[in-house]
Amino acid sequence: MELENHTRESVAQLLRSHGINPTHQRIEIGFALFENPQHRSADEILAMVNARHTETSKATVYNTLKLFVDKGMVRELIVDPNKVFYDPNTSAHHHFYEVATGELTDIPAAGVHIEGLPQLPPGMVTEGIEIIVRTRPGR
Amino acid sequence: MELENHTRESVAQLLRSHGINPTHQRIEIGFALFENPQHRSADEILAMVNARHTETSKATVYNTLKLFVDKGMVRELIVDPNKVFYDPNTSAHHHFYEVATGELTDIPAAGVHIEGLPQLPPGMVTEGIEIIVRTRPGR
DNA sequence: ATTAGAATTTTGACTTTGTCTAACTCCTGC
DNA sequence: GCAGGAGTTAGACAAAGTCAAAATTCTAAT
Ligand SMILES: [Mn+2]
Ligand SMILES: [Mn+2]
Ligand SMILES: [Zn+2]
Ligand SMILES: [Zn+2]
Repeated sequence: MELENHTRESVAQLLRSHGINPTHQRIEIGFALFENPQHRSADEILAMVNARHTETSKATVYNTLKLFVDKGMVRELIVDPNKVFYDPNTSAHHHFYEVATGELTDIPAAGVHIEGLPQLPPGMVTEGIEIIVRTRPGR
Repeated sequence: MELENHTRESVAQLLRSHGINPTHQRIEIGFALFENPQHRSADEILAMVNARHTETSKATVYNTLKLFVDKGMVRELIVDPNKVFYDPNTSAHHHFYEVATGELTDIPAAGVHIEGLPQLPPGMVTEGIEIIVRTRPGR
């Protein structure tokens, strides 16, 4: 599945293919997201990128994540009241959200069907439909 | 539909029916939510409650909203990266979210069906399923 | 090589939303 | 009236994110 085995060079290609100029910082941030794909907060990314020694500022991480979202390279996930998660998986999918731990798990959209949604208000267009299944440990 | 025409006394009853001791502040906060039911942020509630003259503190508003959520009197809505919305409508329903303006519109759950969701991870139990349809103005 | 201009990054102050604790007030039952 | 508990308050604090101005880096032309 996720055996894309990303390198810094393949991330640079990915950036170019999304019309993003691959700078050093952007490559590191992209690599952090795609190397081992998970749902990550901006803070986590900042920590990953600066793990060995600081080379990227907070502002750049926030700017870059926003850029990635605008260019459709990652998806924003609003599910936790405290922080936004960034999802390197841009294919249509939904999520389990474990409320207690904050853990997110993908639900592939294939096989999931939603029926009976009402018409959009006129002049509006759908930007995305997401299902969030909030779960907690229980009997 | 929403012709419940709430008074402070009916809000007090609602509080009691949820096992909440109806204090002055709680009644005002409840009244702000149910008088003209909308999806409201904590800040909005604080402003509404203190519109005439300040009588309720920020801490009480936050405490009380959390209490209402715990007791199942209102629902928390996490859909905007900046703030939590509180929803006086606790019946099962979903939402349109107009990304540009932040406007939320209810989608009654009756008639909406979701098929093909995978099994929950073992030992987990569903706390809620929500569909969010993000919309924007467009052709 | 030098340099102008554009693109990108950085710093650090700032804002917003929400949390926390200790003090204070209010209420209830005696 | 008074004790104790429930509820509220002020204000300091924290976390996440934003912003503007300065500094750096890159590019492409002289
Ligand atoms: Mn927050
Ligand atoms: Mn925020
Ligand atoms: Zn995902
Ligand atoms: Zn609603």
